[in-house]
Amino acid sequence: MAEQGTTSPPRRRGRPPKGEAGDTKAALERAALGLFAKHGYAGTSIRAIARGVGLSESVLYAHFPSKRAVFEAVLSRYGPHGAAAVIDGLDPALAADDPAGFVRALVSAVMELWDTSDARLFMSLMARDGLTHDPSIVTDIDASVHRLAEVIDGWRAAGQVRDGLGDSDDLAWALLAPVGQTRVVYLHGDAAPERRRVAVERALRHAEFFVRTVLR
Amino acid sequence: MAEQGTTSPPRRRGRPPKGEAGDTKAALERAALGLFAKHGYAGTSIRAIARGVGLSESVLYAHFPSKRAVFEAVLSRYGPHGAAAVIDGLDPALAADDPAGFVRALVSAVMELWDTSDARLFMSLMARDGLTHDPSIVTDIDASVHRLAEVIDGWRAAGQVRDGLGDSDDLAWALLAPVGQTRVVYLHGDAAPERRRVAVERALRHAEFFVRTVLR
DNA sequence: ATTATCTATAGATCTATAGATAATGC
DNA sequence: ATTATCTATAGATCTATAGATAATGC
Repeated sequence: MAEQGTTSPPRRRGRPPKGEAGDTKAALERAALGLFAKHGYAGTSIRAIARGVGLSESVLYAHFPSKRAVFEAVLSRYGPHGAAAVIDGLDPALAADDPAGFVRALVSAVMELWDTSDARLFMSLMARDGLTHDPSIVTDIDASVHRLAEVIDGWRAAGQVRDGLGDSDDLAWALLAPVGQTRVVYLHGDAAPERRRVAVERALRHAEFFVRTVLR
Repeated sequence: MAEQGTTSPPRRRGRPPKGEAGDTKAALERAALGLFAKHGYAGTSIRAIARGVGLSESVLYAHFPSKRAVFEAVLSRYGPHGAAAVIDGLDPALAADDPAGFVRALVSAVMELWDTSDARLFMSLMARDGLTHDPSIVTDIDASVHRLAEVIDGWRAAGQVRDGLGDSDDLAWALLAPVGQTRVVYLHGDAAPERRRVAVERALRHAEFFVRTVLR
């Protein structure tokens, strides 16, 4: 994926002419994302990262102080992409006027985000370096659930939620967890297009399930 | 976790006396599970595994042909533990007579299984070596969903499922995915007891949600 | 004779650093 | 002078093998 199949000839020494400069640091981060996603942190050498952009290995230390720093940079650039930000990005009027439309729009937007190439590579990286258990990720997930629970509380106050189904946090989990699970299981770095399509459709059908069982 | 904090003195050469024999191969697999879970495959050296049971590094090759073979052995010993086997292990009469009881028993049994020390370490191993995306694991998950869908089909035929909620595969997903997600997010190798308790309770409350929204 | 361990080591890698080289921008 | 690349290399580690050693079980 991020490997440079073409073993391009080593560049000549010295600073490259202006024309062929490019953003080496960003290119290294992108190559690192692909390699970490495929082989994990410990399974990726700085040599492989530098070769991934056709450069000599030691050039990495001109841009980052250590291998670990490359990993941190990849994390902060390609970040977790939790659902909380997606919720905040949706039209508040939609949440108030049309709960069913809001649920559909939310799941649709989240799946579109998670099905992008970068997000899928990041998911693979998470799945290869124990990040699904990382406190910052778990906090992110909990925050998303809680953010949605607030929206559901609003619906409940307006009498738009069926009675006796459990508290809003549990309802938020009932909507978000199956959507998150499609991401974890199906939307990884080299998932086949067919699998991805099936995953997105499954998430959208789950949104319908939620609308029919929880809203009224 | 699996590290041998006590740097026990190297044993004397040669075959150990009968009394202190023990099952070295099983001990190596257990140590490997803990180390793979904590540092991933590439981040674990055969030296660390052997030292984990207080042995010299080369002893590993007396029991396994290669490092990779240790990994395979750990996989097959501590295996995936999908929900399908749990479903098959439950009383079929319960499924027929009491759908709500069956749902509660299933979620309860699955969470108990996944909350054991070995299963949590295996989850961490999965989360560190990309196994959540491994075709064999995905197949296992799909099989569990499909197995539950068959049970739900039976309830549907007996008129015990609400109409218009979607097909049985989607309903099975609506029950199993949030339960699986609690495993992925919370039931890892060194999750705090408090977190684990919260996760199990969340899964059980989700079972109640499913009973109230889907069954009648 | 076989089994389960040890020590020693080969050869391949890996991270990181030192110092050379050839552009740029002032 | 500064910047972005290169080559060369130090020193640490890693997987795997060879061969020694000391028990066991026949």
